[in-house]
Amino acid sequence: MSEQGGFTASARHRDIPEASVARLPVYLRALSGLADAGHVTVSSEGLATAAGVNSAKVRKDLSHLGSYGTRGVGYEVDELVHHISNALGLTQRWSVVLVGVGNLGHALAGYAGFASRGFRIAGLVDADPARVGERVAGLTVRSIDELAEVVTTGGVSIGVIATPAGAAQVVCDQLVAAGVTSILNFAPTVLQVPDGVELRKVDLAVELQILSFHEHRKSVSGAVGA
Amino acid sequence: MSEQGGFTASARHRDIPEASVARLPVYLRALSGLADAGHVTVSSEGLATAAGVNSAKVRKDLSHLGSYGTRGVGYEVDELVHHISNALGLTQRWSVVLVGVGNLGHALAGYAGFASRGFRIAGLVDADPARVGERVAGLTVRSIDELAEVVTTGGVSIGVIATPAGAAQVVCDQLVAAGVTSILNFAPTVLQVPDGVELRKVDLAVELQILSFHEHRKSVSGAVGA
DNA sequence: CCGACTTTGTGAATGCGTTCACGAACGCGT
DNA sequence: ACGCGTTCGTGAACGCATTCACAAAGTCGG
Ligand SMILES: NC(=O)c1ccc[n+]([C@@H]2O[C@H](COP(=O)([O-])OP(=O)(O)OC[C@H]3O[C@@H](n4cnc5c(N)ncnc54)[C@H](O)[C@@H]3O)[C@@H](O)[C@H]2O)c1
Ligand SMILES: NC(=O)c1ccc[n+]([C@@H]2O[C@H](COP(=O)([O-])OP(=O)(O)OC[C@H]3O[C@@H](n4cnc5c(N)ncnc54)[C@H](O)[C@@H]3O)[C@@H](O)[C@H]2O)c1
Repeated sequence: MSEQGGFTASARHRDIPEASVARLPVYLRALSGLADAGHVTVSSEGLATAAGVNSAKVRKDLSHLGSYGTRGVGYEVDELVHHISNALGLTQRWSVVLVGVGNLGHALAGYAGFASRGFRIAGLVDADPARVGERVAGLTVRSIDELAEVVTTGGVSIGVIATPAGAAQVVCDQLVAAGVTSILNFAPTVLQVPDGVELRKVDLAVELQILSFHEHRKSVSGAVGA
Repeated sequence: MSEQGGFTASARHRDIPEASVARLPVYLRALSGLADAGHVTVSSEGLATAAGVNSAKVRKDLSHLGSYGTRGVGYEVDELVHHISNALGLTQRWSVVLVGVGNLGHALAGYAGFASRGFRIAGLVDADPARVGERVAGLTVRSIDELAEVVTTGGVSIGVIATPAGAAQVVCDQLVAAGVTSILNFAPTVLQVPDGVELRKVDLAVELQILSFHEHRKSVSGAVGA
């Protein structure tokens, strides 16, 4: 009860529905485009079009951050960028360690989107002795044995796994042990993490198979004549 | 009415909830692992553990494909693989065209997971004259001008976009015009597609920003002491 | 052949997310 | 100053997905 007074400003962060959180980055991108195009304000309808959703969703999502719109006008673009960035924690720079500097790892290491979104690659790590020491995207590949050190000294809180599936759980455990509390997994395997560690995954094979399902469905129902 | 009799076998395909479809590939992967480990049958509980979900979800999902389990025993692994593959349309080989053979495109082109899951890369396409003609992963990079031909002669129904965001909508339109009906987009931008074209996206920046949100949330609530 | 045990398949309950719909609030033109 | 048109913010309705919980259906040892 007594602590409620001190919470109100930041308490909003805590109960933003996951589905809304996932759309905030998309709004942010859309807003950048609108700002570049010279828009000072934008209506929920305008932002909705730019973000590929409907306007009710935009308003509901933004309402979780606070009341920053002006009725009859819309939202001020700059202000909204600021509030969304705040909610997503993008006002600080997060450090990332990338484990597995193979085929995909090279592409990720060289990806400009990391830096431009405020994420710093604090280290590249691989288990292959032949890869350790190689310079990739301005960084030297370190040994997996040095993972804990890279995490600690680099202030790393996010780990990206781009190793083969067979190594992913081991790497995941090592990341968690080193103190990483958020993990993005590109390996096609289900990972176990303890409570308190956030896990997200990107799985190309799954995406393709979902597309396959829809192609198949179209061809089956289409063949009948409807 | 007369055609209903002919429908019953395949009609199941049509009303599988999207959320279930998205899990079927994960079950498939889990079942491969179980088969390799020598399991002949598996219970919903066992499959649930392997797939990282709960058993009720597994049973509900599988029930959409038909009644292939045996009460008191579980599901026969091989049979289940067969039925899921059928439902996902993986009994046929789908051809894919990859547009944008840059940093990420190279990694995707060389990705073994394409072929091993039954997807054939029918062509690599790029707009940069310097890239056209280059050999990547056993294929020669073709010009974007030849896209329609690659799609038609290759029997391509799935397109993968790995170009910069600015070119993605144009490429998307070209793919659709060429006859592609499913698209997987890696560029960080919202794409418009006509009805009947399936669109999915993979967005690294969005994933990282979602993780950022959770890191931020942890650090804010953690600082208070609870 | 039977009874105890296991596990499926599925209605019912619950929860979450989306969409609708409208009152309240604001800017602007007159 | 005031009314008009626009747009936000949000309760309520709706729909989809998840989870619960259990009867039905099978196995298997004796
Ligand atoms: N290449 C793609 O386009 C692509 C697409 C989607 C998913 N993936 C997945 O991403 C992962 C990496 O793919 P890739 O094509 O880069 O494979 P890769 O074999 O080229 O690279 C894997 C790298 O991980 C390293 N590694 C292996 N075990 C390790 C360990 N225990 N600790 C640290 N590093 C270790 C290897 O030395 C290698 O450098 C795979 O799981 C793959 O399925 C790849
Ligand atoms: N590299 C990564 O790890 C990574 C990760 C996530 C997302 N992405 C996204 O994937 C896309 C590609 O990234 P990248 O790092 O490979 O960039 P890149 O610049 O290395 O490659 C882009 C390629 O697309 C080609 N291209 C440009 N316009 C084209 C057109 N109209 N038609 C055909 N080809 C065209 C270019 O010639 C180039 O070869 C970007 O949108 C990027 O944001 C990349």
